[in-house]
Formats: sequence, C-alpha cells, structure tokens
Amino acid sequence: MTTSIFDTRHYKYPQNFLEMKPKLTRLEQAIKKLEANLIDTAETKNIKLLKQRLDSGLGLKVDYASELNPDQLMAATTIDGKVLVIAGAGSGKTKTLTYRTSYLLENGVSPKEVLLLTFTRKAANEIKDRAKSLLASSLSNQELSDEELADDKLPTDKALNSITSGTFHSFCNMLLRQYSGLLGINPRFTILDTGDSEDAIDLVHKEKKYPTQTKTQAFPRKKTLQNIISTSRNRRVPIRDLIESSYPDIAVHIPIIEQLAIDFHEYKRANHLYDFDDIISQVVRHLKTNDTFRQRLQNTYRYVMVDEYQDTNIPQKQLIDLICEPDSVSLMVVGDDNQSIYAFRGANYENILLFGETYPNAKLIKLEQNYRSTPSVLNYINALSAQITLGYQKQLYSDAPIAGDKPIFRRLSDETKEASYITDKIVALKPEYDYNDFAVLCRTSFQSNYVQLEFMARNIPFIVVGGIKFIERRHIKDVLAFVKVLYNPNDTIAWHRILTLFKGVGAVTATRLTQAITADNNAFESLLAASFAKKSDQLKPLYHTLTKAQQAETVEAAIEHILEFYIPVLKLIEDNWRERSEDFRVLKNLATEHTSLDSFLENLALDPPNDSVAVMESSDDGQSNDKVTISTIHSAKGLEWPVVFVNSLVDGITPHHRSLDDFEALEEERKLFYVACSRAKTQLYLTAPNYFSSYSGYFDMASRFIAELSADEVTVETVKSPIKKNDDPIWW
DNA sequence: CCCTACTTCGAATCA
DNA sequence: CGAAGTAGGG
Repeated sequence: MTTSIFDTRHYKYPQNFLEMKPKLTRLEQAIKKLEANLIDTAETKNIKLLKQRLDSGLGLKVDYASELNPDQLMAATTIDGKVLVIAGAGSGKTKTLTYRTSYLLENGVSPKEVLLLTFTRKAANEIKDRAKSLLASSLSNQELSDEELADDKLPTDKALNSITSGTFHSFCNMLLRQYSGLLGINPRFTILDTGDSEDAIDLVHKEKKYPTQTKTQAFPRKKTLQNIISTSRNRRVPIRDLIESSYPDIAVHIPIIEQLAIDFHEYKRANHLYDFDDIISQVVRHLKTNDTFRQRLQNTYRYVMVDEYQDTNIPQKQLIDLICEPDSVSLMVVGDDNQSIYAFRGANYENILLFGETYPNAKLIKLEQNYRSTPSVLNYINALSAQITLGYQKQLYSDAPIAGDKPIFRRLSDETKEASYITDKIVALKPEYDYNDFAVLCRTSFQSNYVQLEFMARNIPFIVVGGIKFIERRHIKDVLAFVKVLYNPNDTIAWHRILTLFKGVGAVTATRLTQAITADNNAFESLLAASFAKKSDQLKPLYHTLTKAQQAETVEAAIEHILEFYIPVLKLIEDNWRERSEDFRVLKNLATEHTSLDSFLENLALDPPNDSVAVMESSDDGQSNDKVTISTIHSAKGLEWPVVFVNSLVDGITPHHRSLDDFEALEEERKLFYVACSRAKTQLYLTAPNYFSSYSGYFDMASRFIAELSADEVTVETVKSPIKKNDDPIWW
C-alpha cells in the first residue's frame, strides 16, 4: 500500500456517488460478464487456436504472425461474432484494424461486405490507405511496374476502394441519398452545421410567435436552445428532464421549448434540411420502421468495424445494433474506456461498458502492450488508470529496455513562472529534439495564453491547435449560403442569411422573400416580384448573380460570380474586408477539388478543413514546419510527442471546477488527465501555478489527480507546499 | 429595421 | 470582469 503524495482528505469528493450506485452496479456486472469471455492469448488453447488459423492461411500474402503481437493477431484474425477490443493508449489500434481489414479480404470476404465506421474521416482514410499499402507491398514479388501501381490498377486497390468506410455521418448521409427512393425522401437535401441549426431555431422561434413568456426569466439564447435540443436527442433524455436537471433556471420555458423542438423538426423536414443529429437519427428511425431497408443493410454489411467505440452516443449505438442484429453479422468494436472524454457532446461511456450486456455471447480482446511510452511513463499512467473507478481491467506494459525518467511534477508561483519553466525546459532539451517533439497540453484553451506569450517573447515557434475554424468565419459562411441556394433553393436558412446582408432587410422582409421564393417553386425570378420593388436595386443584382452562378461550368466559376457580388457587400459590413478576402483564395482552392455543387457542399459539411485559420495561412507562407504544439487535451487525443507538458494542474482547472460535485463528470476529468499523460513518449512534465483566480473563483490546491498518486510514480519538484493548511476536523 | 443599454454567462469538440 | 447576445425604444 503506497501513500499518496499529498493528503487527499482535503479535497471534497462528489456526494452523489450513492445515487449512482444502481447504475454503477449494472455497469460492473456487464463488465464482469464480458471479462469472463476474455480471449487470453497466453492460454494454451488460444495459442493453439492462433496457430491453427495461421496454418490454414499459409497462402496469405501478408505475414500476419510476424507483424503483430499475439493479442493484435487474435484481434486481426477473429472475423466472426461480436467482439470488443480494448485498445490501450499506444497499443497499435490502427495497425490492428488495418491488418484485420486486409485479413478479411485475403480470406475471401468481399470488400462490399465490409463497413468501417470512425469518428473522423482522417482515421477512416488512414486505415484504408495503410491496408492498401500493406497489400500492395506484399504483392511486390509479382513484379508490377510503377505505372500499374500508380494507375490504381491493382486488384487490391480496387477492392479496398469498394469498402464502405467513413464517419458515422458520411455513412448515414450516403444511405439517405442512396436509398432515398426506398425511404421516400428527397435526396437533394442540405446539411445544417451547428451554427446553421442555431439560426434555424431562432427563425422558427420568431416565426411561430409563441405566447408571450414570463418576463421574469428571459428566454434562452439560440445557442443554448440548440444545445438542449441536440443533447436531448443524443442522450435520449426528454427536454423536460434535461432542463430540470441541467438548466433549472429556465424551467418556466419548458413547454415552449418542447413545442419549439417539434416545430424546428417540421421546419427541417419541410425544407429538406438535415442537421448533424438528423443524419444519424433519421437513418435509425428508418432502420427501426422499414424492414426492407434494415434487411437490405444487414445483408450488405456482413463485417462491421467501429473505431473509438467509447465515443459513440445512443443513436450511433442504435445504428450499429440495428445493422448487426443478426448473429451472422460480424461486429468488432474497438476503443478504450479510459479515454471516453466526450460526454459533453453526447458520447455515452456506458456503451463500451455494456457491450457484454448488449451482446451476451460477445468476446473480449485486450491490447495491452504499449509501443509509445517509456516504462516510467507507463508506470505513471497505469497508476492513473487504477484510480479510474469503473472499467475493464488493464495493465499496459512495454518491452522497452530502458526505464526512462519518471514524470516530474513542479509547482510554480504563478502562471507566468509556469510558462517560463516550460520554456526553459524546451530550450534546455532543444539540442536533443526538434520543436515538433514538444507539446503543451492545456485543460482549456485559455490556459495556453501565458505559454503563447512566453514562446513569442523567446522566439519559440509554435502552433495552436483549435480556435475558430475556417468554415465558421462569417464571410465564408456567407459565400457558402449562396452556393447552398444554388444547390437546394429550399434552403431557407441560407436564403435568410443572404437576404439579411442587405441594408434595410431584416428578419421580417427576409422571411417574406423566402416564402415568396419557395411558394413560387423556388424560382429566383420571385426576387424580382413587384411586391419587392422597393428593394429592387439590391435584389436585381442578386438575381443576376445567382442566375450566372447557376449556369457556371465549375464550382470555382460559380464562386467567382458570387464573389463579384459579395465582396462589395462585405466592404460595407466589415472593416477588415481585405484580410478576410484572403480566405476566398483558400475557398476557391477547395472548390477546384470538386466537380459538382453537392460534392463540394457535402465535403465542407462532413469533412471541413479541420485547421484553424492560423494554421491554414501559415502552411501557405513557406515558414518552417518545425513548431511546438500547443493544444487542448481534447484535441490531442490520438496523438503523441516525445516530450509532453501538461499545465494548470490546479484543482478547479484540472479537474474543472464545474465537474467537482458530480461523480461522472469528475471521472471524465480523470480520464482526460489520463489522455493527456498517455500522449508522452519519453518525458512528461506536469506543472501547476500556486493559485489561479478568475470570475469562477480562487483555486490554490494542486490537482487531486496529482495528489492521489504516490511518489513512486512521479518526481515531485514542488517549491511550495501544495496544500493550504487546513486544521478543520475532516468530518466538518 | 437599427442602435444602444443592459443582462447574462462563463469548458472541451466532432460530424 | 468581459464578451456576446438580447430586449426594447427610436
């Protein structure tokens, strides 16, 4: 029994643990049940099983046995039934999925039967690309010429391209369009991003003129409304319950919000608009009610793989379950319950824990060999992992011969000192490393400010991950609105956006115009109608622009026409229109990659350029690419660096003060810290200022996540006592 | 419909 | 405390 570094009795732990008990018991039972079905590759019968599989696959091109460790091999070669793979941090998860994909194909599975679902398109492409090169390189003994390789003529290339792989959203989007006939829907719909949804909610709210609400409590903002409606759907919690538990102060408005949610939904259906939630939920609805559709999918996708399963929400789980319902459909979900950090956007960590309950015959495989971190770092993150209350048993291990340095915890007098400590370390280590090898991970983006300042002052090149996305910039959204009405003249949200650009046109006129257009069979001509003659100076040019853009040969040309019209408008509304216009170059560049409006719009919605504006610009100007990464912990998931700094380890920031009195929220914070630390390959520095103060309060205790561990795992370089002296009896 | 005074609300982010 | 967004009068 090791003692913790600091006295943890000084921390107030959530009091709602007892209420949680029934839920936790159920989860524990499901975990236990699945643990009983663990395929332990150390057992003799499983060694035999693996050997058998390999012997029967002697003709295979890829040498699976020598490329994979036994657990990875077991995961890659288990092709039937329902399987959960717990893939610890740095355990070669992507590699395993890659090899499994190739193993399936080599075993005669038709690529059309394979469905691979991920959360980002990047992940989907990576697995596909790596499987391609894997199969291609193993074919090299067949003496293929470079040309043949380049021409995509390889049979394996073709095969892999007919695998269905992508994000949940892109898969469902494809289904809605491809099966539109069977489902009785219009395939020509537009996708609303979160901002568009907010606008739409606002619009519906204004149009419906609900009975006047009490003046005592203001009606919530559109952003809050969107959040409530979306959360209600993704967590399948009725609006009433959600508001009563999470937004108690707006409880008076519950009936109106409930009505608004319904009206918003009808509005979207009437105008062929789908928000991100609809794309998945509508497919789930059809799967539940349309037997032909469900059977069609069940017969098509016989081998389903899901990546990052711990991040799935309820509709996503339902989608998977509906497709994989027959025993004959093979399902392998891969994930790490220690890394479920997205509850705030609807992810349901219970999905991965209840897998054994959902599928009573499911098998469990664990990848515990770590290829990323030194034994010392591993030792630390294993200790963190042990603090997580609920989850599958796991112990990461490494073959690395050298233990490496223990993580270091250091407290500094304030945030400036904290930033300069980090900078000093980077300067000291730089001779051995590139800047690319360093990352500073922060709980909130605000926590990176001092670090950025210090880096600037000392000429350390860096990039900040996160921030405003290219696609979210106002002028980009404006231009896209024009493109959207070209594609779907029913896109009332886009119309509204365009029309309110004009002086003297507000919500009212815009709505009237939009109605006139949709009523007139979506003809742009209605812009010229006599009833709007007063605005004709503005509307005529708009009409001509849209008509010209519609006839344009390419997407890029259409955008050119739009810009001709839009840039003068932009000049009137934004002072910095010149800088902003720079972004249009980027937009046009993106457009050249697409031949049709729908593929252009679809791609921007489902696969937006992920970089912040700063990144997109700096990648253009030929600057060196060797930079320190400053990122939020959330954005760092899945990545790794040799040297990682985690800052602001003050109780109230990490864990965040808003999670301190909720058991589940605090557990998620713990997992977040686990994600941060498990990014490190060789050096891990943990830092905290002595205090942090803002509107939200004054915090001066070291993070409980540091305090809970023993000095066996971490070197404490603390200057000041980490804990404020507290002589109160502990039971007070 | 626009502008200003005032209230409100604070984290993280993918599609 | 400060930014962002709302309400309400002009």
